[in-house]
Amino acid sequence: MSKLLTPTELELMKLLWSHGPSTAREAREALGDDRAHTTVSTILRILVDKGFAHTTAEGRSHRYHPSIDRRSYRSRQLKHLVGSLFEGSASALVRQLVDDGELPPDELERLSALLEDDGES
Amino acid sequence: MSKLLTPTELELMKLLWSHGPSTAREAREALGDDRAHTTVSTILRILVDKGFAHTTAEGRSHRYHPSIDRRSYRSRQLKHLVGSLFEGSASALVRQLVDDGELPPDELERLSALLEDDGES
DNA sequence: TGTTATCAACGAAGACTTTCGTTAATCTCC
DNA sequence: GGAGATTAACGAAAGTCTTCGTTGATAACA
Repeated sequence: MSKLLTPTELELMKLLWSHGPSTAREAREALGDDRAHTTVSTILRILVDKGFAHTTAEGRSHRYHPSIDRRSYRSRQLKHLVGSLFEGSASALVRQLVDDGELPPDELERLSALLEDDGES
Repeated sequence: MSKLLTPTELELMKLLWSHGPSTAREAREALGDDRAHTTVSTILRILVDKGFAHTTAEGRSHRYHPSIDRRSYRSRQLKHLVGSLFEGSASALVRQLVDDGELPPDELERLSALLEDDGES
């Protein structure tokens, strides 16, 4: 199983995470019919092949369930990014976010509090 | 130009960033000769094609210079990740790093100070 | 001048990604 | 039972990624 999702696979996984377990038809509808039904069906099958999802029988069709939750996948992806682009330093990543102004002031306050709580425990 | 580097392209860009502008031969040597010379040469040319690097004449060969610095690329990649996996919330990303224990205690302290400095400016 | 070494350019091969048409099985409903 | 809809499975096609062999130009040098 490859570690990371391709862009289209991620799109479908996000849908399973937000919509909950879905059939191919439900997934396609949620996506807005911008792709052929078979395309959505194929991507879902690939997700199963790669171990990111599994199916349960749903009458004549399948219902696709995520096999990894959003949080775990975020961890996996973050770990990969920190390792590949930030030389293993998560704090370098955070400093860059701060320097880039990606963390608005009120978020900075909340994070300060969060960090202090963690530090004092 | 595609926005993000593929894994192999990133490997070469990291080399240009850390080693400084290099010829194909220098890059291959720095990589440890684990790839054919033509492979390295091809990837460097692709980096030029995609706008991530440019060349200067160096006698009979080219010297490849990064056209984007590490910091800018980190920003680009971070923005992409926040948008694609964290619903645009950089603070959600940071909270996840904290929860995952990716930020060791002494780093937490330093970040607290950094965040407070920023918040008070 | 001819041989050897170096290097960019080209292109091919194999793997992966994304899309979708076709096929076949199953279900619905008259 | 037969017609039409629904769905999974298969595979093809086009694009991208990664690797490297081959070719041709140029330099070095005896």
